[in-house]
Amino acid sequence: MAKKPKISELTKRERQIMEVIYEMGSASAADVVSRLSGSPVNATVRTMLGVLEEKGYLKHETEKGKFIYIPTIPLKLARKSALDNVMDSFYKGSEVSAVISILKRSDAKLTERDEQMILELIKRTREEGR
Amino acid sequence: MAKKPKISELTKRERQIMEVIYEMGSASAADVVSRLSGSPVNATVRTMLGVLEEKGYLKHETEKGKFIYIPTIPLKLARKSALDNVMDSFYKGSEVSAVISILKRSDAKLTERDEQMILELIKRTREEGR
DNA sequence: ACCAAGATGTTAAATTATACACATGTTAGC
DNA sequence: GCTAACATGTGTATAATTTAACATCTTGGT
Repeated sequence: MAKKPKISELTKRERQIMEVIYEMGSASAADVVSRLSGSPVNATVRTMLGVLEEKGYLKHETEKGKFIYIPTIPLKLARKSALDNVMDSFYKGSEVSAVISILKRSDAKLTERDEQMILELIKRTREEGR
Repeated sequence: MAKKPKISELTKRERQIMEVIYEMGSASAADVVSRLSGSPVNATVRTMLGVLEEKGYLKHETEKGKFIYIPTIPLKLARKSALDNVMDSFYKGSEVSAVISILKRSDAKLTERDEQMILELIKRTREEGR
């Protein structure tokens, strides 16, 4: 196997950059600069994009002379990695607390379908634990 | 107000150390060393404990000449801070995905009471969103 | 009161991350 | 084909993080 997607092992800036690219799907150096706080200079961002590529988190395609960076790790896995990390570190054995905390977030909007899925999952989880 | 508990602003090692202390509740330098991967030397850990104390994340009590470090930020807030960070970075607008991902974790064991709480919360969330 | 074992505080050094300048390369319009 | 505008690659400076050495202090047993 190659290397594990361990978002938590990135540095602050590197993580910030990855977040931007995940949010946009793919991005050029200029895109990243424009969306990054602390307005780092273009060359700086490019340096880190290069590093991230070396580390295996990004790949790039050339499009009209521009580099378009794309995550090598699908959003789904990156999410899981980030979430797992927090769960293991701070919510070990307290999954419920985490779920509750998330549901309490003001921006958590559930559709009826979401509700169904969660209920279904809870049911299954409880059955297994029997 | 003092400073916000921003776990995400800590460096890797600092975060690691905080995690250990949260897990143990409180810890001496030696405790931290023994639980830390990469086996850093005792003096190193103490330096960082000092830094963390300066930054306001830890306080210490002296017990028989030993320093016992205790988090200044209650676990509850630290959790929220860590979780919020991941949610904002990777699950913006996808709270449901996060909840589902957590419930799918093999170690998520729900009691009947947990289930009730979650159901109640879902109900309330949906009513507000109406 | 003294000493060995173990803990701390301080300071300096190595390592790593971040930032940028400058030379070079590419695109699109003329 | 030439050029202005914009991208990249590379090398180097600066700042932050991490490590460790060394002197000093505390505890507990004698």
